[in-house]
Amino acid sequence: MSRIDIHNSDTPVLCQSCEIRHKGMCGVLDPKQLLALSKHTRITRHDRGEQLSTEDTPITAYANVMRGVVKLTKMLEDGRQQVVGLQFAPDFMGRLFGQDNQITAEAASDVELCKVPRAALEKLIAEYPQLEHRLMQQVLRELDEARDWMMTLGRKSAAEKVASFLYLIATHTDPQAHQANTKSAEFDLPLTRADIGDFLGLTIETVSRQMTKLRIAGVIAIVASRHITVPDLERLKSRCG
Amino acid sequence: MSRIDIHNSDTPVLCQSCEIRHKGMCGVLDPKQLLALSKHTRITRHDRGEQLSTEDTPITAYANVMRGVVKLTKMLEDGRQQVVGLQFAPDFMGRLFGQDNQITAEAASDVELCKVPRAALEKLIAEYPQLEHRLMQQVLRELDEARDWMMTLGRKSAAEKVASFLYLIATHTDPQAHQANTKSAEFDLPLTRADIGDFLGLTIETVSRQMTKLRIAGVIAIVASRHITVPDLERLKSRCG
DNA sequence: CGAAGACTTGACTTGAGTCAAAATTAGTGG
DNA sequence: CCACTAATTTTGACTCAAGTCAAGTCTTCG
Repeated sequence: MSRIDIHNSDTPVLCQSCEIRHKGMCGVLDPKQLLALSKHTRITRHDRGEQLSTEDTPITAYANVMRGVVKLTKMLEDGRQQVVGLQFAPDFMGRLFGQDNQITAEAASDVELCKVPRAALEKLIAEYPQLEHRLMQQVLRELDEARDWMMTLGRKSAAEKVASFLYLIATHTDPQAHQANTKSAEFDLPLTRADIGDFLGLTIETVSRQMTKLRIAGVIAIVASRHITVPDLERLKSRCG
Repeated sequence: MSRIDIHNSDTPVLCQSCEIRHKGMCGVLDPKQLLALSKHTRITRHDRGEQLSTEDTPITAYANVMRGVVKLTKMLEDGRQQVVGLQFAPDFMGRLFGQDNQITAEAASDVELCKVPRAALEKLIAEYPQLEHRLMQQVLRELDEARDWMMTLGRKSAAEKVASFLYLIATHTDPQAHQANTKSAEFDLPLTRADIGDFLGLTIETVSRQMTKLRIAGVIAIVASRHITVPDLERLKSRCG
């Protein structure tokens, strides 16, 4: 009835075609639990630029990122903006157990989400501690990343910030670049120059100028303004401060 | 035998005198669990400036902050430093489930810790999901705080950064300032100007100048260089950007 | 094809950093 | 308790990295 085999044919139809199932939070669920959860999930598609959740909105659903990149931002009253996180597949989205999230989520590229109503997920978490453990691991990783980024924001020069951003994107979106033995990378930037500026605490103009400098130095090639190649990742890394 | 009454006389002697027991992670433990855990805990005292854990050191113990303030820092190869977090009582310390923490912890004031060996705590977490849930809540709060701070680091002016820092300390260390109806606050800064600079991504000199400006504007009074009073917290808050 | 948005480049300004020195505070031993 | 030293903090003069303002170019897409 509940054999713990994730390749079991009991796997819900909706989940069988899910490419990130084993990597995301669903990886810890057995077919029975997956089935219970999948009764409530719904896959949604969103165009680039679409608002996925807003500050001060009560949280009614969580989601897994299945494809694309989501940017998390905060804003001051006067309009100054800061990107506080990027979520790639198979990241979990949404402030667990929070009243409101104090954060805006927006599709940075075209995005596919697997949405779960808040109550359904929290029920499963309460019943199955392994799931909370899996989510804990992701939250801890996000905290590590946030702290790395605090270092970048507080102490690096504009040149180092831009290099750090490109290195981050290269290692998160070019699947090849993950392997230790890969030297080069090629990728599309999921963010506009304005977003990159908001991520790095810089202006559009400064981001643009620093990208130009990296291009002239041969560290990167700008194939198209959003399409970048990095011939030598180590060389880029050495410019991250 | 195991009545769930935290005022029960079964409470271990070590824990009976612990002021933060109900607020920290131990608040979710019943006397039996508290007893099991307390067999492994040890209270340690540390002077200001003492290194509590180092980058790249394998994590062998976790701890609860019982008194004082701990600062968490990261450093680049060339010595540039960034404070990435402050832990106040009754915060939990240590990167759960991590191999090494990539972070240095240092006593910012004289500090009292309640240390738990890694294995003992992880065993209890595995046996008792409520504990992991309680720790999850803290990690989520730390992530919220880290993201708030990213906004401060990336988008605020030096004046706003210093005001934000003072507001943070006022609301975290002056017990009076927590209540909604309190207007004023008085506190000792747990950090030197150099540490404040490392927290805010500023130099010592800029921190000092901005503090002087706030003093001249009457927003704060500098009783002694480390002892501050804030006559009107709302006025300070309005300068946080 | 034309218009709107995204990106780059240049000239100039400014906020925060750097360097230097003085003033204040904290720590130590006699 | 005081004197002396070391560390921390403040203040000032000057510099420079990044921001601002303004054109101009390149993309995208109806």
